[in-house]
Amino acid sequence: MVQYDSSTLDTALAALADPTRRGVLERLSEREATISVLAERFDMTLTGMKKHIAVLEHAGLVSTRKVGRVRQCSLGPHHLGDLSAWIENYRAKWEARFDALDVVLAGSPKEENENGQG
Amino acid sequence: MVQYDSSTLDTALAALADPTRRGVLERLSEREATISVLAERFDMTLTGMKKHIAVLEHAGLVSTRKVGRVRQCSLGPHHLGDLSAWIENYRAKWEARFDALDVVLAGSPKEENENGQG
DNA sequence: GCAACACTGAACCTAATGGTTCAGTATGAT
DNA sequence: ATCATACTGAACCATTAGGTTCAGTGTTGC
Repeated sequence: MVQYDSSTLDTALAALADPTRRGVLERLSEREATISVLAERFDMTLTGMKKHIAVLEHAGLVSTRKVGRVRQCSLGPHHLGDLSAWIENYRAKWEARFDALDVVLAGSPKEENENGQG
Repeated sequence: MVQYDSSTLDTALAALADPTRRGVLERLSEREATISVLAERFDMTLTGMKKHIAVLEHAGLVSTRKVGRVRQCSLGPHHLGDLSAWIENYRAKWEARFDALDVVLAGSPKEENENGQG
């Protein structure tokens, strides 16, 4: 049984939920870049971009290293494996659920109630 | 070339970034439930849970129907296919990137600069 | 009809996000 | 040494997110 770390998923998904950050990842998948380059590319201040990079780095999606006065950013150690596995797991359940609709529509709808209130 | 709708990814990822909402999906993957049941399960008010459901529904991850005075919630029409595809695409790039490290470390590091700022 | 139930909506609160500016600090080039 | 570059950090700001309470609205059951 696969164990998904909730906080890892949290940080990864939250990091990916922002289009700018997805753009940065896309950009970095081509080649590494400095904060300045990314900031200019996405039309924001260095400080703003640095925050995005911090989020991505915290999520393990980007790794950085200081080279002289620039900071080189590249894709990080997180291979998205956990996330991918989690999503796939859900996809399977989803499809099973929808397949089950046929059965339900054909047979007896098994009503269940677990609500013990009132 | 696959085209990913940015706003669709935004809403899906943002919806999934919250642990409570992932919990709700997990719960719904077993069987459908009302707002009350989910609210009690996740220890929050009806109103609070309804907001989460609204987010999930907006993202297409949950669908609901009013039955008498209760609202039944179940897994929605969104099969996570787009998201899954997007993640997988990245995973591939990630791994290619890391494989490429071997080449880079063995050969000539191709330095590129696209920053035109002066 | 009337009470209890399940949800809904508006208003509000707090904390986090995404962005800024401004003032450093460290590095590279002259 | 000095100046420009590239980043860093603190402080600030507006918006959104996650949650609440409170006051309805529509259903169910007696």
